[in-house]
Amino acid sequence: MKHDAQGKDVKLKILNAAKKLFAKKGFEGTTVRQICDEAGVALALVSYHFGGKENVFYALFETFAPSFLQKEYDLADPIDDLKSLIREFALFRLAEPELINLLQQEVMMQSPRLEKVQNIVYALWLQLRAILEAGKRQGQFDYESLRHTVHFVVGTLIFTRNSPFLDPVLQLKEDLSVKEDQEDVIRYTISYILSGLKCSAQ
Amino acid sequence: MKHDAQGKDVKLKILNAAKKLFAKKGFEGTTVRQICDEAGVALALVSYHFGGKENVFYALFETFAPSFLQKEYDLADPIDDLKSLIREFALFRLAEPELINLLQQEVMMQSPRLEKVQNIVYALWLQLRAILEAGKRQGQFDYESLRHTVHFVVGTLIFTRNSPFLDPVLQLKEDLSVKEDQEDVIRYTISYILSGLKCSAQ
DNA sequence: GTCTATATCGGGATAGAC
DNA sequence: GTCTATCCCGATATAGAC
Repeated sequence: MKHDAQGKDVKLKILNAAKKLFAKKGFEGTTVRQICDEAGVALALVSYHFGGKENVFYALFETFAPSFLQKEYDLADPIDDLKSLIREFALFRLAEPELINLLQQEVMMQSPRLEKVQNIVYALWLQLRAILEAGKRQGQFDYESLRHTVHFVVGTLIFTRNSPFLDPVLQLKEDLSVKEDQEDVIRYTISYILSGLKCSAQ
Repeated sequence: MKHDAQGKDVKLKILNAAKKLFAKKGFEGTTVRQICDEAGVALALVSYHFGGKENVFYALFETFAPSFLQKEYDLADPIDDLKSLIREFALFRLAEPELINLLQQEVMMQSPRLEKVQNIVYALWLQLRAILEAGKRQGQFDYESLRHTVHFVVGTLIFTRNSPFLDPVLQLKEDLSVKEDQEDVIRYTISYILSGLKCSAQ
């Protein structure tokens, strides 16, 4: 029975290797050979199990972001809705930073692959839009342009702090091995965004 | 003399084509053939004039972002400094959205090319960090974590609104051909960020 | 300086042994 | 199901004519 389960194991090893490499070097910048080396399996297995590099990409999201963003917001309390949305996104980002990174890359270059995947996150952003509109209508948020405000909030949320590219700027003296408290990150994010929306009642 | 100047013309045509395509499809996702087709010149001219695709990338930044971010901030008035910095970045982003888009892609995937180019924008972010620290010291900004705050502000700034990827979310009814007033965009951005920093005296 | 034709390399996918 | 060896295509870069 160890033999029977081996297929699943290999598929997962490939997915994890691909997740890591795609996030780091991009979809096009990653070769199937690199993926298989990283996973410690033979070159042919990507085609055998997934039917090509492209399908590994899709499988990544199906596997690691299956139940992402089911939540519905009734807009009765936009402030609370927004807090929930920020939390939901932040938790996913903390859990799957590579996936967010990859998604962000694809979004920036409007890749053809995005189409089959964008609904994962578009649903969330539609909710964000609705929350912002409701909050303004009810006088809890204050902003001039819906369009720019959506961009600001999405920018704040999506710009993953896990990317080390700002490290040279920040010259972190803190010990990074100490895992940061998720709740702190969420609290900072909520505070920045709600203040940015001139929301007094936080 | 038309002949003598033609070299410059071709180089510029290649650079503009590359800027457009790199921003849209990424460095690796763009082929030299596509660049030359878009520019309307022969395939060989990229190698002839630039010595390869990679050097076209570097020439892009040398050509279109030469005097970016010369400004020095003395930190005497952090609020004013931050406003200036936001304006400076926003103007560049409005002038060269493709370049920001490309830079953002490279940053996300930590491309090896980034090294020769990152100083262009790292200088700005170091200034941002200094301004944020000074502003907190002087009691004008209020935040808990410098690290996250830098990320928030950079995220807000860099997430270019020119990328059409949020259009389906925003279902823009506004006529996009009407050029938006730069000053409005800058004003919105300053307002969001300064509020996010709990800066009362805007 | 610019073009066409081609050499060379590398990547994805597959054939076939085990 | 997994491996090695190979095919085939497409991409960069170059050679050489004009």
